[in-house]
Formats: sequence, structure tokens, C-alpha cells
Amino acid sequence: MAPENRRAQILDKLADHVLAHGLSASSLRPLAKAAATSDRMLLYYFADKGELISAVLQHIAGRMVTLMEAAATPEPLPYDLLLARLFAALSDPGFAPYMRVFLEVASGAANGDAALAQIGETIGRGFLDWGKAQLQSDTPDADAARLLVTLEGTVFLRAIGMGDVCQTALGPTG
Amino acid sequence: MAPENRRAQILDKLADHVLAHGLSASSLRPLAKAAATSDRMLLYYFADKGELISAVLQHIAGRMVTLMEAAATPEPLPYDLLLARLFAALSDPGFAPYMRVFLEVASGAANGDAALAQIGETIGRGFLDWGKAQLQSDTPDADAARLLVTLEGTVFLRAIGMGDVCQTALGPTG
DNA sequence: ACATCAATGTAGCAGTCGCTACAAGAGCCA
DNA sequence: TGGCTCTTGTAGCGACTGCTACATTGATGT
Repeated sequence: MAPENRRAQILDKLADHVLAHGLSASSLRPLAKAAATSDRMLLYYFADKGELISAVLQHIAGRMVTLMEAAATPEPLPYDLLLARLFAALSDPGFAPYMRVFLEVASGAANGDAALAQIGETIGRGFLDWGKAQLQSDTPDADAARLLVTLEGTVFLRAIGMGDVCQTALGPTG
Repeated sequence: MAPENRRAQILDKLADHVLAHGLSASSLRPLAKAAATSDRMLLYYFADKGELISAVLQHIAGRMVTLMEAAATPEPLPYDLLLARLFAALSDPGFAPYMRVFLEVASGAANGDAALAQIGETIGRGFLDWGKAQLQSDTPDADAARLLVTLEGTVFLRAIGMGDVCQTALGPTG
């Protein structure tokens, strides 16, 4: 098999594993097992673990973009409606693993990992732009920012078992 | 020294280390060094690492409560004003380490660590109640929930270098 | 003085981490 | 056929992980 194909194939299975088990459970040997290869080969296709993780996260980001495009509405929506719709989407079990990983990326970034910070920001800005395009608003920049802040807040709170508070926050007043 | 004092003394230095370097850099030997003792002694005063981390995080939570009490206003504030004030407080370098650790706790909780989830929720609910007491509102529950969601969202976004978006979200419309 | 027991040091175990040296198979070109 | 390069397996290194067995100290109580 052509090396680029092989690398892409491996990357796909690595992404599955990271989404399923998180970055903290993604040392080389478990990753290799998930990709049906050896740690030795992972470091053959990737320069080191940092490059591997970066590639996997970019791959995951690509998948997330695809998911979001599938969730896009043909018409822009007003803030409250879009927020409610996206909040529901993030509750979907198909989307939750991405949020778990995103949270882990943010945590790593906060602890000084520059590579994670860079990838996290790229994903975040992509999300922001995507939301802005979905918004029907007189102040799209501010509303898109509010949207993102609110949604990431719900991701955070749900992680610590406070999903009920998210409902309270978004339910009555929107 | 009485064992309880000694344990408390160690706990205090452990908290310093965790706040400075994060949970991921808090294996037993670095922690022991920070507390001027040995890994052996850490496991003498704490049953195992899980109990130790729980104790440290609870200690950190206690400190955070103290900080928040010091930041409390004598009079309740309306939502927009309180949000702006707390957002500024979370920007303070004295508070930022707590948010970094909180984020790491949330990430660990999302990845299935039950102990972290429990501690994270305790801290989060404490924060929620504290905010509610600070709020002047006709709908304090919903507003406190919105406040918390928004603030945690800014913590998340700032971790990945999107502090500017937080400003945009909170600045013009509040 | 002697026994007892809490507090602490020393040393090490078994496992995992990222990573690498070495060699062997596999396909390709002269 | 003989080399040559791409790919892969085997084995292991040194560092780190949480944790523990064993020995020693020092204070206390009788």
C-alpha cells in the first residue's frame, strides 16, 4: 500500500481510539493496538508522539467540521433558536466524544502545551466562524461570541455533572 | 508535630504545587519534593494517590471559597454588572491557577474519573450558590445558572487563546 | 531501663512511558 | 543475480509511575 494511504488509514483508527478513550488513554502502545500495528510503526509514520497527536487531532477536527456541516440549517437562525438547536446537538451522543476531547485539549493548553493550544484555537475559531454564518443577527460578531462562550460553558458544566444547570440557564430565558 | 498538623502542613504545600503545575505534573515524587518530604511519607499520611488528590483538591476548593468571599460585594448586583465583575476577577493572575485546575478536573471527570467528577460538581455547585447570593434578580436561579455557564465558557475559551472572543461576547451587550 | 509504637529513611518491585538500535523480509532496478 | 531501498519485527533502554517491604530512629509510658 502507498505510504500516504497507509498513514491515512492508521490516522483514521487512531482518531476512533482517541475519541473513544481520550488523550490521557492514548499512549503509543494502546494507539498502536487500536490501529492494528505496533508502536514501532507509529513512530515510523510520524516523527514523534507530538506530531502524531497533532495529526490525529487535526483529523478529528476535520470529522467535526463534516458533522457540523451536516447539522447546518439552510437558513440563518436568530440567536435563541440557534443556541437551543446547537445545545441539543451537543447533547447528541455522536457529538459528545468530540466535546470530551476538545475539553481535554483545552486543559492541556491551559497547562502549557503549545501544540494543543494552537490546535484548540484553530478548532475554536472554526466553530466561531461557522456559528456566525448560521446566525441571523444585527451584531453577528458579538452574538457568535456569546453563542460560543455559552456552548463551551455547557460543555464544561456537563463534564462535572451539572447538565441540569445548563438546562436552567438555557431553558426559561434562552 | 502532631500528625494532623503535619498532614495539614503537607497538604498546603501540595496545593501550592498543584496550583502551580497542574494535576498532570503532580505525580508522587514531584509532590513530595514540593512538600519537602518523600513519596514514602505521602503514602503514609494518605491511603493512596487518589485519596491524596481528593484531599488536595478539597483544600484548593477551600482556598477558592476564601478568595471568593473576599471578592464578595456587600450588596447584590444586577446580572450584567456581576458578570462583568466576576469576569474581571477570573482574569486576575491570582485566580487563574484555580481555573486551570478546575478545567483539568472537568476534563478528567469527562474521561470517567468519578472522584474528580464528584469534586468538580461540589465546587461548581458551590460557585453557583455563591453567585446566586450575589445576584439581584427576579429569577435568581436562572440568572445564576446563566452566569455560571457564561463564566465557565470564558475559562474554556481563554485556555485555548480565545480571550478576545470572551471580551467580544461580554463587552457590548453584557 | 526497657518495651512499645509512631514516624521516617532506604531500596526496590513490577509496570508503563516515549523512543531507538539492529536486523530481516519484500519489492525494485541494473 | 545482486544490490538497494522501503517497510516491518524484535528487543530493549532509561526514565518514570504508584506502591511496598524492611529497617531504623526517637519519643513515650511503665
